[in-house]
Amino acid sequence: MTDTPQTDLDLPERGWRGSPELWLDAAYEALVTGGVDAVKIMPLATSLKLSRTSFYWFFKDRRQLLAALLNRWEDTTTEALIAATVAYAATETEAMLNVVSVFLSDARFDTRLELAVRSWAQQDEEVLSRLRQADTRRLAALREMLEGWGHDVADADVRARTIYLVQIGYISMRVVEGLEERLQRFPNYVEIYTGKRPTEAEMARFTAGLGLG
Amino acid sequence: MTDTPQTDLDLPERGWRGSPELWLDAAYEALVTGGVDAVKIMPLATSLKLSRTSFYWFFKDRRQLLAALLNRWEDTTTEALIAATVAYAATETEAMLNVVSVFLSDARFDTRLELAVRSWAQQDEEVLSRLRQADTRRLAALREMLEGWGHDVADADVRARTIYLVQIGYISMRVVEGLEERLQRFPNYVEIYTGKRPTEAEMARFTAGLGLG
DNA sequence: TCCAAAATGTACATATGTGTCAATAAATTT
DNA sequence: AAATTTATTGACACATATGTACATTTTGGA
Repeated sequence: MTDTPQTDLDLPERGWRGSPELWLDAAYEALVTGGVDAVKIMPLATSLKLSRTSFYWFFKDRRQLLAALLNRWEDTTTEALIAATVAYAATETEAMLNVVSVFLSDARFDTRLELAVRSWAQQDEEVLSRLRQADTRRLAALREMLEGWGHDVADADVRARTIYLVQIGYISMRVVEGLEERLQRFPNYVEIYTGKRPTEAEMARFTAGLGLG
Repeated sequence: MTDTPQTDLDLPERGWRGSPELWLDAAYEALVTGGVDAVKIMPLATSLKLSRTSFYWFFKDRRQLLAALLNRWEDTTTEALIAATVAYAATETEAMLNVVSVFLSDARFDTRLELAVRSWAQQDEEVLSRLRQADTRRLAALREMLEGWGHDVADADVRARTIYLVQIGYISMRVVEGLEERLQRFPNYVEIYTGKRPTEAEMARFTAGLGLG
């Protein structure tokens, strides 16, 4: 552990250097920082210090690489959100805090990837189609949660949309504010979302449980 | 008016065919449908049935074309929104309807361009910087409007964000629902935004005035 | 009707991207 | 240590993009 020289990416000097994961990780980084059109074999090869053509040993072509990226996206966004909507909560406000905390946790909801995929959908019908499916599933999960807490259908629908759209808006805006600043606004948001202000005890419990990711 | 044959774009067969506006319009179309990376001289020339190099008579280079697109964006989004926040309104709910109607009007707020520019910002620092300025100005205008209607600073801030973020979310989701469907949810939204439900008279006045654009 | 400007086109130089193939090298099995 | 699988590479063929230089055409006005 001590004699490993620190390199940019952990590139072994001997043995097999490439792997599907390595290319996929590099592609992920390119996607979230530069958009789909930045996911190009040549630049990836350069950054990995591998021959460009070596890529084709692991992937059939560029399309296949992009498909793998899209799969990673589904795993790291929609599933986590839906899980949160059915997690245990003693009160409605607590349930809401459960949901909102997902968006706060990069480990559970990869906002950079979400943003990149939304941009991507602008130029790819297939991606757009899968994005719409995800939106539908996410909205339905939120609506069902709210109905479970007694909101009638129309009200639950609009509130679900408000919650979801605000989060998508946040992501789309790449808001840079720190966690503290954001937490300060939480009670107001929860009140707008549910019609009920969270108690200090609920907020305390919430902020305490945030580190877990 | 009757003898003009319908062509894709209005391409005169005689006289000067090119012009800065023609290239800019084509670039706009490419941007909103395929993202910045689709704004390329070669494809534009093909679609315009003009020689590729003819472009360089009107623009210095591709950069200059992109700069022109960004200016068009500022004109067709931020200005219109800010105007709506200071427009006359007898009640707070009416003021809110004024604002929301801007987002409904493609003529006043070009949502496709907004979306394309937000994607673009992902790969261009300069664009990101101007986008942040726009977000700040827009949010401030909304907050000031709400303060004018008696909300205290913290409340006005969160409500302004909710309104704005929901709209950005809407745009980002490319919601396809029709105007009617969207209008049905309006009273609920306005109630969430302002804490007050619009009266039927206000809604009627609002829907009646929508056609104007 | 001829001229200068405005606009267009051809040819060139250069860069960057994808994907195939056959030769080679490194690790793993037998 | 030979055979085999797994990975890497350079050479090739091809496509698409930007931008410059210079020749040519088109047009509106003197």
